[in-house]
Amino acid sequence: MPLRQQSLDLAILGRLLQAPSHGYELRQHVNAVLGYFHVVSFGSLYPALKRLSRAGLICDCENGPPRLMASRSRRVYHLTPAGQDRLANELASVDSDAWADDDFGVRFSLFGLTAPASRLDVLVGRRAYARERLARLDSGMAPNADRYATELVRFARQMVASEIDWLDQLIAAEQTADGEVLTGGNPT
Amino acid sequence: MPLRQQSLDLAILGRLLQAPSHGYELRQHVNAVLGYFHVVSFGSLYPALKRLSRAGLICDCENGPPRLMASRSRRVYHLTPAGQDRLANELASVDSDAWADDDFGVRFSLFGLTAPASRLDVLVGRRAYARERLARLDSGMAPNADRYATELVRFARQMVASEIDWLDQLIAAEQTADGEVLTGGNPT
DNA sequence: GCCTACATGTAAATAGTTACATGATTGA
DNA sequence: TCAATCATGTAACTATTTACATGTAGGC
Repeated sequence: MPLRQQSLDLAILGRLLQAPSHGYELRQHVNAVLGYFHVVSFGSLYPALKRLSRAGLICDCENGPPRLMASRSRRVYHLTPAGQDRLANELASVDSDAWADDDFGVRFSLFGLTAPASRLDVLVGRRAYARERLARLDSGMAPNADRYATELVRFARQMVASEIDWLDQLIAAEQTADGEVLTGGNPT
Repeated sequence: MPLRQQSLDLAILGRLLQAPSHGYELRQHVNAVLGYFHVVSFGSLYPALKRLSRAGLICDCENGPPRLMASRSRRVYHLTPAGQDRLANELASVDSDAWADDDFGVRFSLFGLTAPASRLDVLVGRRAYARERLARLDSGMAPNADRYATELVRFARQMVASEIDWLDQLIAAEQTADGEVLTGGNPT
């Protein structure tokens, strides 16, 4: 389960706003936070950094002009003003992509930079999406399926149901105390 | 999260042994059983059927020789003897791919066609894999991560832990009553 | 006879991994 | 100075999506 370009861009921009960083470290951070959902390889990360750099959204021009390609020492990127604008726009525009599997994890990890109303939109959208998946799991199963296929669907159903529970709690928390989140109690 | 070629092939062969079928139906079945893990599109499925057909593993020659490409009516495939051999070999050869995310769902859905010892290998391998993920989630987190990033990792941790519990039960069931599986009680 | 759902197929465009090559830094 | 790890980068390979084109069967 790779992380598609657009989502990777968002993750990079978001992280760089929190802290200027270089590719290697960026990858460690993204894989630590999103590793359950996606894995980012260098083969996608470095080209992405170049692309964003050429687009003027990020820059490694801490001291003087951007270095030429030759050097292989650390290249610390930070957001340009254009990059900050882009990030703000992306985070504010919540459409159905925002709760799809590719984007949701990235979006959620950047909730700290996201307006409360947008956070709620993403969570509610994600919950509706998860409920659809649940309905599909309940209805799509052939009645003559074998034991193991049935068990697999049951497990999937349980996973999706758990996520819905989690989203319920998050939504409730967002709605009551603006910005407060789960207490972190162990749900086992 | 697509389903990579090799795994798709396995899913197709396995399903065709259970019941001869045509592409459209095959896709419905695979998406019903594995839909939580992967989605199969026509753009991958039909080329895969052609490939397997050319390789002599499946055939739509119910009556007479294989139809020419022109017709767009149902094309019911079944396994050839070579396809049955291939499937049996695949299911018997359990390596680390068998419990990776791409393969595990497919493998599990075909446990009905798999030898008990191989089933156990897959489940135990998967559990070890899940435990590694859990360890990575526990250790990889930067201490200064923000609230939402932390919450996301906590959720991921919980999901992986749930899967480990599930695998524990399945492994216990496989070990005691050879071939018996979960009672299906509702774990909510 | 027409509409809808069923059913098959292809091609262009793109994305992403893998494997490799290379350089920098640090500590023993 | 050597090894290990940190760090960046590229290119070939291959898969996969998307959008399209088309045909078929059944109900009304």
